Amino acid sequence: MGMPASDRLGIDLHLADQELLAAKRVAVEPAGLTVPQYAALFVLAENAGISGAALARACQVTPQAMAVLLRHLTDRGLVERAPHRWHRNILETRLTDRGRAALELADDRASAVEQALHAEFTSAERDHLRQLLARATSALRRAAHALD
Amino acid sequence: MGMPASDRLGIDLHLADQELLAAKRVAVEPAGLTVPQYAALFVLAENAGISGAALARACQVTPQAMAVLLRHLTDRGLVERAPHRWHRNILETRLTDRGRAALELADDRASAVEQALHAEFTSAERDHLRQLLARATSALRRAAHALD
DNA sequence: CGATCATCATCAATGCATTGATGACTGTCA
DNA sequence: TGACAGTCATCAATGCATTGATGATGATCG
Repeated sequence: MGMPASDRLGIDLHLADQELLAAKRVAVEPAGLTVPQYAALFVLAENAGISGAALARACQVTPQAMAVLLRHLTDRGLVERAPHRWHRNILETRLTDRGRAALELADDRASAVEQALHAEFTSAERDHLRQLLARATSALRRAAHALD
Repeated sequence: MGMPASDRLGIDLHLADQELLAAKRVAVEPAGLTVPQYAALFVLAENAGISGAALARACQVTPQAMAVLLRHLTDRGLVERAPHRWHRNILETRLTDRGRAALELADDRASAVEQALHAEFTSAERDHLRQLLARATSALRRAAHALD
C-alpha cells in the first residue's frame, strides 16, 4: 500500500474528531437531540428566520440533508417554518419555545465538553493547534482540488 | 449560550476532519468506493480471514454498520465470506482479486491526500500536531465519561 | 418584455451510522 | 453435565449524509 498507516496524520485527526463527536453525542442526548440537530438549533438561535438552504450552508451540509433534519424538528415542534412575506418561495425557520428549551439544556452540557477541551491546553497551545488545523484544512482543500 | 462559537476549538477540529473526509471522498470515488468501504478494504488487506465484528472494531464502527457495508461489497464481488472451519459461527472475510484491484487504485489516490497533508508540515510540526491531537482525544474521552 | 441566471425547496436512490433485541455457538467452571 | 459468559451474526427502527434531477420564484440584463 502507498503509505504505512502509522504515518497517516489523517488517522490521528479523524480519531480526535470521532472522540469529539462521541462526547457531543453523550452531551446532547438527554435533551432528545442528535449532534446535527443541536448544531442546527445553535445556528438557528442566532439567525431567526434563516432559509433552509442558508442553514445548510452554515452547518456545512447539503440542503437536502438539512431538509430532512428540519422536518424531524418541525414534526416534534422544536422549530416552525412559514413562507417569507415577500419571497414566497423561501420558508423562514424559527425556534419555538420548546426548541429554545431543548437547545439550552443541550448547550449547557455541550459547552462542558468544549470547556474540557479548552482546559486541556494553555493559551499558546490552543493558538498553535488552531493554526496547525487551519493549515491542514487548506492543504487538504488544495489536495482535493488537485485530484479532482 | 454557554460559550461563544469562536472559542470552540472543537469547531476547528471538526472543519479539518470534514475537509479530510471530502478529500478522501474525491480520492476513492474513481475506484467505485466510498470512504468507509475503502477503510474496510484497507484493514482487510492486511488481515485476511478476519471476522465482521473484529473488522468493525478495527474501523471504529458497530458490527451492524460493518455488516451492511460488507453486504454491499460482497454483492459487488469485492470481498468474499465463508464460514470458519471450526467456529462455524463466524464468517471469514477476504478480499477478492477485484477487491484488491479497487483498493490499490483507491489507495494510490488516498495516499496522495495523506502525502499532501504530510508535506504541509515540518517533522517537528507533525510531531507537535499529533501530540496535541492525542491530548485532545483523551481530554474528550474523559469529558464524555464525566458527563455519562 | 423576455431570456437567463441564481436561489430555494423537494423527490428519489443510495449508503453509513446509531441503539436495541434476538438467536446461535464456543469455552469455562462448578 | 449443565449453567454462564463471551463472541458473532442478524433483524428492525431511526437518523444523517451524498448525488442527481425537477420545478418554482425573483432579479438582472439585453
